Amino acid sequence: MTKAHSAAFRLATWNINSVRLRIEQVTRFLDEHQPDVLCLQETKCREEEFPAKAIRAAGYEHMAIHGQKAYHGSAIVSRLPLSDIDRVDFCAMGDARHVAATVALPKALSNADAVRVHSLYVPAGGDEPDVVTNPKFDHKLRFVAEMGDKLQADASLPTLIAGDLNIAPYEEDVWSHKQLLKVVSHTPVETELFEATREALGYTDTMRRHVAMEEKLYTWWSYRAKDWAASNRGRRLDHVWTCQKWSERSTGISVYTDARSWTKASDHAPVIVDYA
DNA sequence: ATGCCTTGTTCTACAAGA
Repeated sequence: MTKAHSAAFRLATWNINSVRLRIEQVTRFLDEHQPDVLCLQETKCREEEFPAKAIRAAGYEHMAIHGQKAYHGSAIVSRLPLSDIDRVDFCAMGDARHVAATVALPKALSNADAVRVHSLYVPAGGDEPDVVTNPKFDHKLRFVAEMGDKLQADASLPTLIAGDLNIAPYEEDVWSHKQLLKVVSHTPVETELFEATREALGYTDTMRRHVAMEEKLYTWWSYRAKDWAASNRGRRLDHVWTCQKWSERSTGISVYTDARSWTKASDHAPVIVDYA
């Protein structure tokens, strides 16, 4: 089943939670939604273990992969040519949490012939929202700050930042603002840093550009709920940020929650953004 | 607040997720 779409450029991002285990879900998603570019996080394999053959067979010949054994891992798969592949080791932990590439756009697109895409996986941050007692939380905050600094320096091309940023910034980005204020992903220190970082870059929260602040919007639902859809205790942890040059160009977003219902699903649903 | 579940590996126990 192949669905055509009218967007000039379609970007998607998905924390796949093991790309090898769910490669058939990836190719199904590519086939059904036809993004030009798909950013993946938590691929959980080395570059040489990445299921490139199946992705190529799905019509996505271009890949930028930053892998490591068992943990993390980020990738960009594309049907448009990629160049200038870069892998930043934020916080010098040796983690494969970032990969970037320049996407060559079809000539039909006006104003620009390339866009820079970053696929990011921000650390979850552990349980305790305290930088003194919890090194993982400290790492998370330093990661976001460093991300802001490093991406500032790479602003020559129109830029899209996509990925699992592991922070739900707004009240309606979580199922209960009050109950999650002290839960890592929605604490004020995180959400304030998140917003300050995005604003310093001058980027748009593209999902919220198209979905009113008053509306609940989630991309992740815990595996631990007996019935994720019925309890619907979600959080918006996955994001697409669009630079000023392109901020007005987005025409719509969707969270493909169907994928959360698939057998052996990832705990994250894909996010799709269309650009005119 | 925790973790009702899930991942990959050091594989039947563990660390990590968020």
